[in-house]
Amino acid sequence: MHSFTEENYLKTIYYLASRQTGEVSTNALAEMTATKAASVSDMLRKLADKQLIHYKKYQGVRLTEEGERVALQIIRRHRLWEVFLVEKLGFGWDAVHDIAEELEHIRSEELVTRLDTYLGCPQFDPHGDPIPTSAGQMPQTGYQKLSEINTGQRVQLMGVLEHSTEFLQHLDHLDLTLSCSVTVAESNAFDKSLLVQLESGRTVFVSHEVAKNLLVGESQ
Amino acid sequence: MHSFTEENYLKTIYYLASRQTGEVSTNALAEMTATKAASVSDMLRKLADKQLIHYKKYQGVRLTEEGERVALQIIRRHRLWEVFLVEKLGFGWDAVHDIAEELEHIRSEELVTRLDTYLGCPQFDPHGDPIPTSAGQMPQTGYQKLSEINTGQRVQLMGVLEHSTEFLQHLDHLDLTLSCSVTVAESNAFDKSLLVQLESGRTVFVSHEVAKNLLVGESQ
DNA sequence: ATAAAAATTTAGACTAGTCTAAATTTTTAG
DNA sequence: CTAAAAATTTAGACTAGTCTAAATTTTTAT
Ligand SMILES: [Mn+2]
Ligand SMILES: [Mn+2]
Ligand SMILES: [Mn+2]
Ligand SMILES: [Mn+2]
Repeated sequence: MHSFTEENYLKTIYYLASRQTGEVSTNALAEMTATKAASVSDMLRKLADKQLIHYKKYQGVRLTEEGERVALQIIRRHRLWEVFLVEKLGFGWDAVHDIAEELEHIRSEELVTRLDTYLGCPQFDPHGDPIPTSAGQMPQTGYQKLSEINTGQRVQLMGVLEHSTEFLQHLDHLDLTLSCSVTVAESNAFDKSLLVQLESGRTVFVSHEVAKNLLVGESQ
Repeated sequence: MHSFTEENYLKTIYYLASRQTGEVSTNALAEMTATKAASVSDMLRKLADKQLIHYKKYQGVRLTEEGERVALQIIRRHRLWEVFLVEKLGFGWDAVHDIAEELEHIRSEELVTRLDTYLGCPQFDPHGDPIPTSAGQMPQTGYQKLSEINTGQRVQLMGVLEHSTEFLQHLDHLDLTLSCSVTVAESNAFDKSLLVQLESGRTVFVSHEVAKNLLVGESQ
C-alpha cells in the first residue's frame, strides 16, 4: 500500500487545500511537514507517478480522487483513535494528537470498522472535527469563528482550529470546553479581544488570536 | 529511541533465546525475521554498538539487561493490544497477531499504562501468554505440553506455542478453547496422536503436532 | 519590460535497512 | 589433524527519504 510518509503528505495536502483555494505550494508543504522544499519536490514526483496528486512542475498540487480517498481514510482513523483515547482511556483532549498521528497508520480495514462500532460511530472527534464517513465523505459543518460573532449573541462552542497542547490547555484554563454556551458580552475595537460570559455567569477575556481559532454554532 | 526494526530484532532475539540455551545464531535470526544472514550481521553490529546485545563475531548474541528491558516492553505492549482487540473489539484470537505487530511499536508510555488499566491489568493475552509486568518482569508459568501428559489425566488448556491463524482456527474447529478442561483418553504409540475428551463428553482426535503446541496446567 | 527576488526543481550526497556475491571463520567428518 | 561443509561477515550495490548547494522558473517591482 502506501508508506507512512506518503500518507502524511496526502493528509497534509488535504489539510492545506481545505484552508485555501487553488493548488497547494511546495513551500507550504515543506513548512507543514518540517522538511525542505527539495524533499517535498522529490515526494511530489513520486505521488504524481502513483496518480495520487495532480502535479505540474512549479504550479503546485492538488489531490486526485484517489489521493483524496486515501487522505480522508487517514483522517478518519486519526479522529476515531482520538475519540478512543479520550472517551475510553481518559486522556485529556490536549494529549491525544501525537499518539493518534502514529495510530492512524495502522493498516487494517477491519480494525477501523470495529473501532468505529465500539465507539458508537461518533460524528466528531474530541476537538469538534467531523469524522469522515466510511464511504469517504467529509461531513460539512456550518460553524463560524468566535471572532466573527456580534456582541450580545449567544453561541455554542463546537470546535477548535488550532490543536496544539498549549492552546487546548489555555482553553481548559479559561473553562471553555466543547459544547458549552457562551455570550459575547463585549468586543474591544482596538485589539479585537472579547469579553465572553459563560453559563456560570463568569466572564472571561478572550484574545482575538484565541477567538479566531474557536468554532461556534447556533446556541441549543 | 529505537526504530521499529531494532525493536523487532530485540523481540526476536528474546523469543529465540527463550526457546534454547546459549547464544542466538545469525541464521536463526535471519530465518525468523525473513531476511538474509548478511542483513542480520549488519544489524547485530548496530545493536551491539547501542549496548543492546552482547556480540562477539561468529559467536552469536544474547540480550544485555537493557536489551531485555526493551524486548519485554515491546512484548508487553503486543500482548496488551491483543487483549484489547479480542476483549473490547471482538476480534477472534486468530486475527489479532498481525495488527498487534504494528500496535506494539506506538511510542507512548502513558498509552500503555492507561491501556493496561482500561483492560483491568490482565495477566495473560488471548493465547495464554503471560503479560510482562510494567516493571519489566516476565511472569513464569509452570505449564506442560499436552503431548507430555499421561493417559487418563485431566488437565486445563492454558496456552498455545504456535500462533498462526491456521493453527488457532484448527483449535476452534476442534472446540478446544483456552481454559477448557480435557482428559487424555487414549494415546497412540505409533504416531503419538491423542484422543481427548472434552467436558461435553465429546472426544476429539489431536495429532502429536497439535499436542506439542498446546500448553496445559493442573485441572481446576 | 526587465532585473531582482522568491519559489521550485535538480544534482549530488547521506542514512537505515536490505540484497547478492565473495571472503573469512568455525564446525564437522574422515 | 586436515579438508570439506556450514555459518558468518564483509564488500558493494540498491531504495526510500532526507539534506545542502546550485540551477531554473515564476513572480514582483521598478
Ligand atoms: Mn489530531
Ligand atoms: Mn482532532
Ligand atoms: Mn501475537
Ligand atoms: Mn499472543
